[in-house]
Amino acid sequence: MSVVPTNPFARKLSAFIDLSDEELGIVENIHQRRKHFFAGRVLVHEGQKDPATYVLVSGWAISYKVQPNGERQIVGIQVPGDILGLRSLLTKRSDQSIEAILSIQAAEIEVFDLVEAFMKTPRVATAILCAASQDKAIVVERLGSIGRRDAEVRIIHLLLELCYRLTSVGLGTKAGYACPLTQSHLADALGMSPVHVNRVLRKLREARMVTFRDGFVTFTDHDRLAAYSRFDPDYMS
Amino acid sequence: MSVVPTNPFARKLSAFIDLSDEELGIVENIHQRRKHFFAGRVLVHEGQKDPATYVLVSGWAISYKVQPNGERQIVGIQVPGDILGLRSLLTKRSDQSIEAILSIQAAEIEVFDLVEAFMKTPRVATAILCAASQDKAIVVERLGSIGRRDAEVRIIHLLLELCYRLTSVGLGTKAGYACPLTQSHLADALGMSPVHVNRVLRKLREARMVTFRDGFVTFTDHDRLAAYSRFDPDYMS
DNA sequence: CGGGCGCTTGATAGGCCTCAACGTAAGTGG
DNA sequence: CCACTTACGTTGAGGCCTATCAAGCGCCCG
Repeated sequence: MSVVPTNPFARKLSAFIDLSDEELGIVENIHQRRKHFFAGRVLVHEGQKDPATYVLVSGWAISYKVQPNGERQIVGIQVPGDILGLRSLLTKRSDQSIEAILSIQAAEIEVFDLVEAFMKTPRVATAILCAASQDKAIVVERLGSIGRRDAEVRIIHLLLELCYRLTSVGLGTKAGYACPLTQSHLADALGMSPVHVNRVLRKLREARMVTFRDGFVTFTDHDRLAAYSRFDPDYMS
Repeated sequence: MSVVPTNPFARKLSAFIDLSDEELGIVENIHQRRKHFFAGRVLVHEGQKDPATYVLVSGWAISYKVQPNGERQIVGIQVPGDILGLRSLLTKRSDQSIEAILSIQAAEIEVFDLVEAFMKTPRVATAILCAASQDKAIVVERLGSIGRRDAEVRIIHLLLELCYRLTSVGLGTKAGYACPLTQSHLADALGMSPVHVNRVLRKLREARMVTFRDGFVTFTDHDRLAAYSRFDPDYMS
């Protein structure tokens, strides 16, 4: 294995498949065209035609759908190294909106570069497909969470999942991580009301399990919490 | 456009991309090795290594995950023409179980054939990726459903979604379709209790909106129901 | 300094769950 | 051919989890 890349995207792909320096170079080339977006900016609108696809370099983003009744369901939380809007490369039309949570940097992916990378290096292609596959696994896991777990476990699992994902790109440890999400974001991601999220968070804090506050998530005892909530990160690998 | 294929898989792919006779032949070749499974048979177990991938030829199947607390979350309902366990071609390990609902016929896909088909005909490859993409869109939609809609609309949407999917492979019309699911299946798919599913179904039946009974789903007025529940099948295309 | 946003907390209500009992139909074995 | 079993569907009673409404606090920013 070569040196661990600092670039989160390369780092994430390396976790799936051990890439050579040359292959890492190709990955690097994929995101030349960096763009900057301010916090709150909507990169892609639901229903938009031919939206761009990006790799998130720094900052967080969320993808969501707005229901007819006006409520919002967050269907994905993206952290550095994640791909934004991969699906729309195929469909030519986005079925969800993507919004920057923080001020972010994103690298636009051109279909051409991607296809070329696929041709040249099947290993990189496979790694990207793995990333897409992991993406789906995360959605499926969330589906199970919302459908069959109570509010407390739902929140714990989401916080642990983010811990796992951030750690894999070097932005977190078992002790915790910086998290720009608001309680309302959690509510929209987990199918709950913001008020109830607040209550559960308070309970978790008072029970000395997790603290979600001031932009930081802090685990008192990560492993005990994982055992208590029966969290198993296997679905992501 | 050539003649509409009777084969549900070919028919489904044709809906995404208009395939030539030659390409349809290749699709046909993919599923030579037909297998038969009795109702209730579990084709793939959660955690199983190197599980097979199939195309469902006839009958229905469900994929699900069992939560630590013993409850079951159905994450996918497969009808003829759908692919079973595509993800595990990449991951080498299934993160969900797949079970036959009816006595089914399934064609095993060999990685080799698939790769070959991809090489020979990028159009077929694209169509299959579209199918995978549709699959994800369906999960995302269900996530929104469970998270942000009440029981009644949740059930209606699922029944309408199945109507749409079955119609696209020639197994249903706007009037209704044969449906082997039990009320418990609906409950496990929608994150509800079987008892509550029963009550909501009764209400829908008495309101003359949908009838779910004796293995058949019957819509009194499909379009009115779609409008009432604000169902929009766009996410599947 | 007003206003917006996020967080907090209390009171109240309701949707859905759980428990439990019973009906019905189909399959099994003697 | 009938007792027995099993699976699915139906219905009622009671209660919990979570939503909703409402009000107040602190902070940042124009």
